[in-house]
Amino acid sequence: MDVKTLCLGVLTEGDKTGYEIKRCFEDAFSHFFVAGFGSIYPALAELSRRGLVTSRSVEQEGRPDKKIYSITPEGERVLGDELTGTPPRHKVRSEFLVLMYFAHLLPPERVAGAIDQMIAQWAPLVAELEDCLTDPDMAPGQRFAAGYGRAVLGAALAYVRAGKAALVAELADARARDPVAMAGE
Amino acid sequence: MDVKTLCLGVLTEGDKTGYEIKRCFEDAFSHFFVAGFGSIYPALAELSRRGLVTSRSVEQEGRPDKKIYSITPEGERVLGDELTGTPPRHKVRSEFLVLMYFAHLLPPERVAGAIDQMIAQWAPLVAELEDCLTDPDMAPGQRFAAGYGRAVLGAALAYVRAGKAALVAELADARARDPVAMAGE
DNA sequence: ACCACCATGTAAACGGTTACATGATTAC
DNA sequence: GTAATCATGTAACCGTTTACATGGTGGT
Repeated sequence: MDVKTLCLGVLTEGDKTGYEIKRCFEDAFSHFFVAGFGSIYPALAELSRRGLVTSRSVEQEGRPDKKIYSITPEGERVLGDELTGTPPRHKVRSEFLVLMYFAHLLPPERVAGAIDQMIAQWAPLVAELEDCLTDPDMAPGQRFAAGYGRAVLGAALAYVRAGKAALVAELADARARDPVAMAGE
Repeated sequence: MDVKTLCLGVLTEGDKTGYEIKRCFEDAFSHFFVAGFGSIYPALAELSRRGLVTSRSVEQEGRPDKKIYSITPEGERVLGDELTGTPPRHKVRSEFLVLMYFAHLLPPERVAGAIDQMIAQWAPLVAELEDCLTDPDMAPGQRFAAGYGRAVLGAALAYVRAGKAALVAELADARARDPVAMAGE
């Protein structure tokens, strides 16, 4: 399962341009799937080549022509197969947690700063998900995915907020007791 | 930050072979960083080429020679720079949540099955993290990272366990009311 | 019998990120 | 003036995954 599958997926909700698909990704999937233009446009071109989507161009002034994509019946079939056949993976790749794991090798301010950055990133996301869960027109699965984000990011946020002070204090303490071990940073 | 950085990181805790490094990754990072032999061995070779680690070979019977790697002072410096200079990213890529998002396009049993698979994957991980948090010899940052895993995976587990039945019921209900819209799956 | 563990590596394929190229409009 | 929004695309680069290759030991 890759960006192509996601593109087919959002096109089941209606025709869209590549640009709109990206906004769609940002609105709905940002907490579990990220894709930039550099992967969306080539994905759409490939889907088109395979006959899983069609596109019609709309002329515009002062901009490149808009290309509105639609999913084909064959595309719907392939999407169904992909969704049914792919094992449900769930991967986290966190350089933030790597940083935390090796916190004893870093200046405590750096550790505190990294935590603050994560809080700044997660807090608005949780708020947005909370907001979007008030919408009554969501499909059950969409609500489930958004609810997951709220629950899990909420827990992450609460955990780092609660643990930050103690961690930074412990690190500073360890430094004060054994400053030689940190030489050369 | 990539597998090379992580290798340097675990080598600060003592000399290790590539094989041991992988076990180390599995024990300590499995909930936020995954790496296979296919990325660890080339990473070690590259670090060696750059003089950030050294290795000595130990002959063995019936197996390839063991290569024990040690981090060099230069390697420690580069590790520090990398850790200090990298922005703390945190990425989730969840095909499981994609599946949930498009649940209405799938047979409800498939959705239930996917949830069960995630529970089967997360439950032992949470137990393991819980267990490892009882170890008093962990560095504060390591405890923080493990605690994060327990809190967040625990929340994920609780969320999917609590929401599974309702989601599956809603999906089955929607199918019963409008079976035509799901034709062709 | 078969699988897991130990132990190292290579090579191709795959997919995603980043940077580049273009450019008008609108809001702060 | 500066940045964001709309709108598409290419190409080089990077890193990971997967499959292959080899093979003895110990447990169920």
